[in-house]
Amino acid sequence: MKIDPKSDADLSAQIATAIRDEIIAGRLIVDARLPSEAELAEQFDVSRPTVREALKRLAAQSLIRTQRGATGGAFVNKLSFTEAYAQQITTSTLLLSMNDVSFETACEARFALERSCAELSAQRCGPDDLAAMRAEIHRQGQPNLSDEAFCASDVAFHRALVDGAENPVLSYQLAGAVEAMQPLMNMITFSARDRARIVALHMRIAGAVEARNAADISDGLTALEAETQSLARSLFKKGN
Amino acid sequence: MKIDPKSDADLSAQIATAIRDEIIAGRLIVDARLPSEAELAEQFDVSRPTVREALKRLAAQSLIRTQRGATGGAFVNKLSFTEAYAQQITTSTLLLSMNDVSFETACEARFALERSCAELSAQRCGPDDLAAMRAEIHRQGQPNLSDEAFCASDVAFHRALVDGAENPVLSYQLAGAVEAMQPLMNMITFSARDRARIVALHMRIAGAVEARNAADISDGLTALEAETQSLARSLFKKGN
DNA sequence: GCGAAATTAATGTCAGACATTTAAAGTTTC
DNA sequence: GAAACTTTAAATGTCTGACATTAATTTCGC
Repeated sequence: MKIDPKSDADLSAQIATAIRDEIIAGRLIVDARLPSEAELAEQFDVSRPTVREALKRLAAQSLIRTQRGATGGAFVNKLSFTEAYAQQITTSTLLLSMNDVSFETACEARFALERSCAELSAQRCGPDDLAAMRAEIHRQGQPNLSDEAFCASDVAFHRALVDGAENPVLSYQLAGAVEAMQPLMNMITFSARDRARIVALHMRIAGAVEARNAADISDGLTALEAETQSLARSLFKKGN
Repeated sequence: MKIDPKSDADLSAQIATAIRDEIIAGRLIVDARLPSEAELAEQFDVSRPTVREALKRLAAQSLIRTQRGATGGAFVNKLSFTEAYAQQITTSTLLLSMNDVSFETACEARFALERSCAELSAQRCGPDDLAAMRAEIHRQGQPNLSDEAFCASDVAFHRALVDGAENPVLSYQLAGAVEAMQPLMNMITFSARDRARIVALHMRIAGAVEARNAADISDGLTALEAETQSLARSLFKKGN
């Protein structure tokens, strides 16, 4: 594990990259302990603060975790779906907000992606995910539900639909895409009339899942996309 | 911008979170300059090394960039699709390798996701993306192409297909999913016979794009998925 | 007025110290 | 001998202060 003395990048960045490469290449496996900060400092011939900056970079990406105390140190972290998912949401959210992505483009991508679970969810969706969908639909029908709670329930509904595909990789990718849209969706406030139409579409989708009809799930999502887009258009036209 | 004195997390982590929240909330906008390290140290009542660790955490996520010199400092970075995409690939790749995700599961998710661009690519794919697909197909037919180059060309082919949807958000999500699979795909070495079948399917997909036939694109991808899965199965059975 | 040199303000790096945490080894007590 | 307590050691977390390096700005000389 060496760094290039000719590079003019920060030492801490170079060290972080060197360690990251070891992890990606599998030469440092999950739960392996890195040398102590003092040892790393000696190995790379830098000071301890510099090593620490490098380790913090890796910690920010959940590649390592640190533990204090006698048997402590930095350990290669087993990246969980939950952590990866949280990171992806942060990144995607910022990406959308910083690049002036139009609601239309983001919405199109979101539903296109979500439709990709239709086939598998129709085949595999179990009673628990279906029950979760029904529960969220019921919640969405409550008249005194706040806009924030309605949006959160909406996310939970789609999450259950996606999880019905019983493929964790797909869930990870789709849940990230759906949730990254949430801040944009929150800009829309729903009238009672809008909510009723959305809930109706949710019921249609849940019904299609129960009937194990992939095409109907897909069509339901397409209808929901059209509804969302037209809602957004009417709001933006009003100069909101 | 304050931190909770009761929290027992690392100071640098708390500070990083505080600044990240400011960015996400839009109170620190793109290209805004953060206070200098010395000023931040004073504001948060910590030392400069601690502030630096926090800043490195943010830099690791491409949330800030730093510049040396008189007018230097840390600036809120405009997260580009390219950066977000690189990060997503690293995360997804590690996620797959660390969680014993089976080839079957990952492959299923990858193709399910990719099919989500079929409709849009059929509608919008321009001559440049189509030409890119044709060029990769031609390259894949060269008999003296190395396995690595064949895989890279395969990725480029799918990348062009996805870009044909003309939706940057979709490209970002899908390209990440496709490329994260690459290390797993690289475990498979292709015989000449395998290559010929894959190239034939690529031609079929390219033809469907040119004919603007979304269903055919989708079917072509499904056939490619079946081919890939059976190839993987036969390899793993041989005890590889 | 223009070019070169000095200034300055920032990040990058280092050295050494102390604080805190945690597990394990050692010691005492019953 | 076992349980409870104490000590020790090794690690990360944090601080202080210094110096190095970079790059824009200002000043000075001509």
